[in-house]
Amino acid sequence: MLELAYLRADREDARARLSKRNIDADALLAKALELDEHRRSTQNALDSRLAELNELSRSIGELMKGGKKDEADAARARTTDLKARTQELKEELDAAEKALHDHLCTIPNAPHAQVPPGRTPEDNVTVMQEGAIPELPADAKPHWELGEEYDLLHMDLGVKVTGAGFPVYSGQGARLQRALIAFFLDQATAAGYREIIPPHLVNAASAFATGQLPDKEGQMYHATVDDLYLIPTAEVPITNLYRDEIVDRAKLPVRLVGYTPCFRREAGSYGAHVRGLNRVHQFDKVEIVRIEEPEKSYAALEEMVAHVKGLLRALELPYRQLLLCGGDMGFASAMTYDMEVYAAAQKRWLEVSSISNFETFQSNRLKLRMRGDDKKPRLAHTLNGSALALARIVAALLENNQTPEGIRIPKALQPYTGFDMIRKWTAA
RNA sequence: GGAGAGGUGGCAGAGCGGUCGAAUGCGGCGGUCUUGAAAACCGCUUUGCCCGCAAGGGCAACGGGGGUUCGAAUCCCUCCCUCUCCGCCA
Repeated sequence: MLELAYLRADREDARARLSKRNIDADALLAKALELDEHRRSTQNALDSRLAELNELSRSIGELMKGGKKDEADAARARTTDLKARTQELKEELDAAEKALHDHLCTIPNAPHAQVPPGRTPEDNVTVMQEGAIPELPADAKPHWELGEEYDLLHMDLGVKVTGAGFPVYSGQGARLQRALIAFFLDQATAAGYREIIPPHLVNAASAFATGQLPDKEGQMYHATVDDLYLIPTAEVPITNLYRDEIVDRAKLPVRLVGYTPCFRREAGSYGAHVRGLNRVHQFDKVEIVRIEEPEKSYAALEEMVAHVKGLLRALELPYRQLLLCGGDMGFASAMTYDMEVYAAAQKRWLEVSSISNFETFQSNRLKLRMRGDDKKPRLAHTLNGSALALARIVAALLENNQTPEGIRIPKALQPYTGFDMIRKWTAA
């Protein structure tokens, strides 16, 4: 949620930035300011009535104490109309605040000045690309075939146990999964991130604060009996650790990392391009989260990108960095880089990380503030990024590293897997 | 799941119908003193919104919501949460 103070103080800047999302920024802003105007005038009226009422009550108290019962009764009689009026105004204010809040919830974050214009993924800017694209023989197999062949991955078993899009990993496939998680966590920890194991279900307040509600309601699994949501990313519980907090500036930046499974309904996504691990309902991800001073958040964003690049390099995967255009960015983000790896058998790029600066969009909902020298609390900036999302990394690793002898494991991962090659499994 | 107790400021902990945004202690910040530090002493120390250039002023908040009352942290209802005991259990 954008800050009202910002919209009021710098409407032109807000309009210019929001326009990159190809929305009618003018209309949205005009309505917001109009609703705000109404809210303020209502509150002014209410506050004056309440002040009168408070004054009357005080005087009644004194009159009672002084034994002047008649005068007290007279004053008491005068409160009746005032009370009725405050009641009306109170209801009006509640309605005005709700209308304003609801409207603000429909406005996406304002893209940063550097975000390129555009409507579709075609308009994203490739910032850089690195790593050789493997030349595979014509009979190279996509990861879902390799998964079955080497007994690593079974989509059909997931269907039996749960439903489509719930992968089952087995043998060296399961071990590879665990190795990647441990590797990513160790790398992040070495880079100064503090490890967190958060809950995998969150309440509605948490889902709202990071922007999943109400914007992406249908994306989350909802456990209705307890009104809890399965997390679509560790970002939700980890960022919410700091909800309603005022962090001392000396404690910034906050750097956190957490591994969790992620659950996404991905309703309506079917077809050949989502086969295998390309898009699933449950996947593992290591997420990094940062809380920063506003002045430092974009430097932090670049640091996070550099960290992720280091991981991809260590995994010897060809990758590219995309700066998302205004039309392709997430609702809550002010600037997003996507990292994609090349899956050589499918001959396509797969998104394995999305690294975003939310500026104050989340912290405004979170009420996550920092206290600087001026001792007046101000909203902090929040950022997060995948480092990394496993399912697609596994897909690329399997495809790119297939050889006639087996599937090669990158050197950096070998201490974690305990093997350097995935081979056909046979019962001993 | 059953029974009981309780939710107040950064923490501990008073208040139980009127000037209480809230005693007191601890912590924190500033100052006096000191060569320096400690101790002692003095002062300050929640947040949001509104009006105002500012100085300053107003409103709201004592787990959430609702009610009684001229007036509620204090009384009533309801929901949530925490703790203790019992049950169940990885």
